[in-house]
Amino acid sequence: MTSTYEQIYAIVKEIPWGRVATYGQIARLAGFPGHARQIGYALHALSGNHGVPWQRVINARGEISTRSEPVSEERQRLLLEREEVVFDAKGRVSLTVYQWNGEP
DNA sequence: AAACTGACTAATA
DNA sequence: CTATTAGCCAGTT
Repeated sequence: MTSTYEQIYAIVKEIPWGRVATYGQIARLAGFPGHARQIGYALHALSGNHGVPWQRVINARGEISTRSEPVSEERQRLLLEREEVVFDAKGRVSLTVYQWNGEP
């Protein structure tokens, strides 16, 4: 597992509290521009591994990506709300405000 | 080995 | 803002 996945996890761990990042952004920071899909794939592989704030990773729309089980979706939203991240009526967050800058 | 699938993005209309 | 199209790669079947 010491390869692309580790890189992705490392970047996700770098996301500060109360911030969110998109798949494409993480892919870029990890050094894989355009491989956004692999990010989601790697996160799905975690499947319950703690230590990686996967909840802070959302799609470019600022929404939570629906996967096979919508139940996890709500858990992610709860975790984000717990970090002072506000969702609008459509269940989307203001990327303009909460998107992580990468590293200022 | 070839084909399918999938937590997606960026560009265009 | 939404809808549509094409592109990307690793893991499964």
